[in-house]
Amino acid sequence: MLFSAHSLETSSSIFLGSYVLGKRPTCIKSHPFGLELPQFGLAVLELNFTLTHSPQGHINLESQYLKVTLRIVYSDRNLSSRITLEKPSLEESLEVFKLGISNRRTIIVVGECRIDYFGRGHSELDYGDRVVMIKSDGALMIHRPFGLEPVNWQPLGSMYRVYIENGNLIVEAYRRSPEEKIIMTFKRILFLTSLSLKDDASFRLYTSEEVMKKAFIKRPEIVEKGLRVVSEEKKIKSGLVDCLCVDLNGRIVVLEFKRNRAGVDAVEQLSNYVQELRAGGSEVRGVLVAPSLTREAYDKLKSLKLEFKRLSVEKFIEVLESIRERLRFQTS
Amino acid sequence: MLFSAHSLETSSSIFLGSYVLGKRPTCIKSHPFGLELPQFGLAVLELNFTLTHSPQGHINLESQYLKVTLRIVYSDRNLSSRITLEKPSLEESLEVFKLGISNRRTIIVVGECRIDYFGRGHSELDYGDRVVMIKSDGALMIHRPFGLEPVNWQPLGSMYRVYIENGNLIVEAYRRSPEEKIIMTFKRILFLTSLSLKDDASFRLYTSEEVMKKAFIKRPEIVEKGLRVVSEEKKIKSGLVDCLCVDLNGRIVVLEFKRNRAGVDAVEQLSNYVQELRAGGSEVRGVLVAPSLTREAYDKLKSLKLEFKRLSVEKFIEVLESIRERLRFQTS
DNA sequence: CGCTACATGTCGTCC
DNA sequence: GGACGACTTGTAGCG
Repeated sequence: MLFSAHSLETSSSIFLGSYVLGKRPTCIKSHPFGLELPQFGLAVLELNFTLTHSPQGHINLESQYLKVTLRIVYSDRNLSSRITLEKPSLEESLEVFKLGISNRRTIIVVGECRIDYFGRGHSELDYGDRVVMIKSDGALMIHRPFGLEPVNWQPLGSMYRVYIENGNLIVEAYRRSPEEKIIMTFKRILFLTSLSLKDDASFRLYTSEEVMKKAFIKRPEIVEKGLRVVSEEKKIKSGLVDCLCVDLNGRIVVLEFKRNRAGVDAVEQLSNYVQELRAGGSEVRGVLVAPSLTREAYDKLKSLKLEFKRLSVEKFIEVLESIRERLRFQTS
Repeated sequence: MLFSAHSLETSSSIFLGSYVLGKRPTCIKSHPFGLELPQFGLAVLELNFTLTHSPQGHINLESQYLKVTLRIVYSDRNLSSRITLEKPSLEESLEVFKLGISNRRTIIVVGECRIDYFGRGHSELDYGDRVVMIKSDGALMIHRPFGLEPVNWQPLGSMYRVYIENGNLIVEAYRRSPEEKIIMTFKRILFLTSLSLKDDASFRLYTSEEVMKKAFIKRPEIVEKGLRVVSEEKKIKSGLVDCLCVDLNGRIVVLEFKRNRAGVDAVEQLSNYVQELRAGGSEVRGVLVAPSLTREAYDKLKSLKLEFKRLSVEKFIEVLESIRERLRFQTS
C-alpha cells in the first residue's frame, strides 16, 4: 500500500486486495486513522469503499465494481497545526485523541460526559456539558460551564488510555504517587481540537511580599529608624525568617512580612522564630509588618510581647518608585 | 431596515439609504454584528456593499449600481448553540466576544497574546500561544500549553471590556475587591468558540477527612476504647474543634483529624484548642489522629504533652465498609 | 464582609 | 522522593 503524499490531496483510487462484502451497504467508510505525512504533517485519513455496481456475494477488491478512495479528513499542515472537529463521531474523536496525546499536543474537548475520580478522595459527576483540556505535558483539567476551579483535574505527567465502550468514548487519566485515576465517559462530543502551541515567553510575577521585602532592604527606616539588615530569607530550624535585623540598641529584630491582614498563624510563625533565637541567649524582638491585624492576632501578639508595624504594600511600592526616580535623576 | 429572519438564510438585497462612496474599493464589507433572531438564535451578520458598475463620486444606495447584501456568518441555531471560528479576523472575534460575554456564554479562545496583570501582585507574560476560557459566570482562566494551573486568572463575577487598538484585540477583565485587572493583547487568533453549555448535574466529592470523621463517630473505639463522642465540629473561641469526646476516666478529649502527614500547624491548632478548654479548669487531653507526623510536629507534640494516634484513611474506609456490610446482613 | 479551616490544593525548592 | 512554605492561592461555612 504505497502512494505519494501529493496524491492524497485529492481523492485517489487504490486497490488493497480481496474482500468479502456479502450484504453490506453500498458505501463502507473505514474508521479514520492517523499518519505523520511529510507533506501534510499530522493527518487523519479515511478510507471509503464504494460499490459502483451492486454485485452479490464475494467480490475482489481489484474488481471494477469497487472503488477504494482515501482522503485526508484533517491535516494539521492544512489547518496550520490544528485539527478541529465539529460534532465529530466518537470514532473520529478517538483517533484525534490518540494522535494528539502521543504527539504531545494540547487537546480541547467539549462534550456531554460523566466524570469519576478515585484517589486521595473520590468523586462522581453525572452527565453534563464540560470543557476538557489535556495539555502537552499531560496535565488535565475538566471544567463545568461555571466556576474558576476545574471540577476534576490531574497534574502533569498523567498517562492516558482512550477507547470506545458501549457506544461511549472513554478517556482515562492515570497518575502514580499518589495513585489516582479519572474516568471521563463521553456520550457525545460537540467539539474537539488538537493544537500544537508555541509559547516560549518567560512569566514574571511580582508578588506583594516580594515587593515589601525588596523595598525594606533598600530603606529599612520605613519600618524603624536605625534598623540594619543582617540577613534575608534566613533558614532556621522553625522555618524561613523573612528578614533578620539589628536595632540601634544592638538587639536582634526578627521581621515577618504579610501583604494583607495578618492572622493568628502569622503571629505564631513569628513567635516560633523569636523563641528559637531567644534560646541562643540574646535579646530578640519580633516585629510583624502588615497592613492590619485580625482581633485574635492582635491579642496573641500582645500576650507574646511581639510588635506590630502597620504598613501596606502601597507604601512599599511608593518607596521603590522614589528610589527608581532618584536613580533616574542621578544618571541623567 | 426590516426583513424576515427567513430571508437571511440566503443572501438578500436591501436598500439602506444614500451613501458617499468617493474612491472606496469596489466591495465594502462591514464589521460583523450580532443579533438575536427568532429563527436563528444568536446570529452574527455581515453587510456587503458591492458596486456592480463603477461610478465616480456620489451615488445613492438605492442606485442600481449598488447591491447591499446581508448574510449570516454564524448562527448558534445552525451550529446547535455554537459559534466556532477558525482563524477569524480580529473584527469577527471582537463581535463574537462581545456577544458571548453579554449572553453569558462560555468562550474559548486560542491565540497569540501577551498578558498583563495588576492587582494583589502584578505579572507580565510576553507573546505566545495561549488558551483562554471565559465562563458563563465571568470566571477567566489563561492557560499556557503546559502546567496544570492557569498562568493568570480572574474569579467569577469579573467584568469585561473588549476592543481593537493598534491592530490588536484587547480583552480586559476587571474585578473589584480586591481591585484587579488582566489585560490580554491578542496579536492573532487561531481559534475561537462561543458555547452555550448545559450542566445541571450535582457534584459529589467524598474527602478523606470527611470519611475519617464519619467513621470515627460510628466507631470511636478505633481511636481509643471507651471514648464517647460529646460533640462534633464544635465552634470555640480558638476555632473549630473536629471532635470533642470524654474518655473512660471522664476527661475531655479533643480530637484533630488530618488526612495525611500532619505538620507543626496541625499540632499548633490542637494545642490552641486544648489550652482554651483547659482554661475552663477541667483536665483536657489532645489527640492528633493522622497517618503520620513530620519530625518537627512530633517534637512539638511531645513538648506540649499531646498525643498521637496513627490511623490512615484506609483504616477508616475499612470500618465504614464493615458497618455497611453488617447493615446489609441485618436487613437481609 | 471578615475570619477560619480545608483542599485530590499546586508549585517551587531545599535536603 | 519527602518535607515545607508560599500562593493573586480558591472555596465553603459561619457570625
